[in-house]
Amino acid sequence: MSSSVCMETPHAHGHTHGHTHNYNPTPGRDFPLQIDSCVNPVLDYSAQMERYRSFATFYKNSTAAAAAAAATPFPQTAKIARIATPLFPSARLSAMPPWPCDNAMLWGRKPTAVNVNGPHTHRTGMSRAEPVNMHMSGKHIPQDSALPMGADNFLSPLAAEQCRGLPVTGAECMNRLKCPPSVPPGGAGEADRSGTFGGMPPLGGLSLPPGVIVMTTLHSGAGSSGVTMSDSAFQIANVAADCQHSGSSCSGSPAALNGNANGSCSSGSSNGSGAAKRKRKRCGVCAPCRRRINCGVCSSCRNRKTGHQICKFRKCEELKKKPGSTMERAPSAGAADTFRWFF
DNA sequence: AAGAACGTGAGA
DNA sequence: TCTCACGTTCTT
Ligand SMILES: [Zn+2]
Ligand SMILES: [Zn+2]
Repeated sequence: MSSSVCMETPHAHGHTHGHTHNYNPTPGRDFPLQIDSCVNPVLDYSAQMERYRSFATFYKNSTAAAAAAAATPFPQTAKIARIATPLFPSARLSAMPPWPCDNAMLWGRKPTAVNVNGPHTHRTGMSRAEPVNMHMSGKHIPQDSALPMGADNFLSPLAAEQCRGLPVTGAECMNRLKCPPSVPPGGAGEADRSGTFGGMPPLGGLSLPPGVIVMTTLHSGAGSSGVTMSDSAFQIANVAADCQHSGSSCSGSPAALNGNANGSCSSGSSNGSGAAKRKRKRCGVCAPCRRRINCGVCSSCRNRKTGHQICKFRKCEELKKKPGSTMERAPSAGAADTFRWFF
């Protein structure tokens, strides 16, 4: 069965080693589909779906945002390919990930603060996020888990995504082992399927249960924020409203939290007013924010120790903008694109 | 201008 | 106290 599926999960190897996952699902977690994913392969499959969807979303966004600017819709595609190519072969063989990035920490841990719209709602839903790879927690990486982490958690989604839609020749594709032979490497048209799982692999003969998609989408909510669909909608609405009356690029940041009508995000780098320049927070709804997986190869991931920066593929679109740039908010594709997943 | 390094706020 | 990551400064 699994031979026809172009995805191998860490759980597909038969648990003979009997290592217990460090991830113990909290009873209160709002992730019914993700609970005990190692027992039910279908649930694990939905987790994979979620990851693929994340990549697809990001890819789609990048295409819309940077189609004109970059030769490749993936801003770092060329770089990643260049960086990763010599690394991936060893990644499949060695017991340790080829990059020095602390992926156990990055993947197994809850994402940090996100702009839950309310000033008083402080990331209550955060603990629901990261349903995938939760067994990789802390810094105690079991040796047997390092390989799945490197080869599956990152390679698999990246492979499926990069092997299509990207101008990578068959010879250059470092993940062709994971590419279904039936899919031509240059099927770039898939990126245009808005609202569908454009980056999804055919999964062999395994058709996609619509219910799984819907539930996964609904419960994935605003990505790491773990909010439900309605929460996302509210947040998006709030963002728009906030943007209207404040005219700032706070993206729903807790302006009121500071009692600062200007939203404190106008402080830029040289707003000499001495106002409390609060850190902005990720919006939680844009495509990068919705990503859960650190690429592990970008400069931020590789340079995490000194860089102190989030993965470039996860950097919030709003935070990338200068605090003053407000006009780009409406078409900023983050919220809009998020909505497209629901319709 | 872009990237790297660093300081430090924020949350767990 | 520790980790994450935003904002600033420095470097290339
Ligand atoms: Zn990265
Ligand atoms: Zn965002």
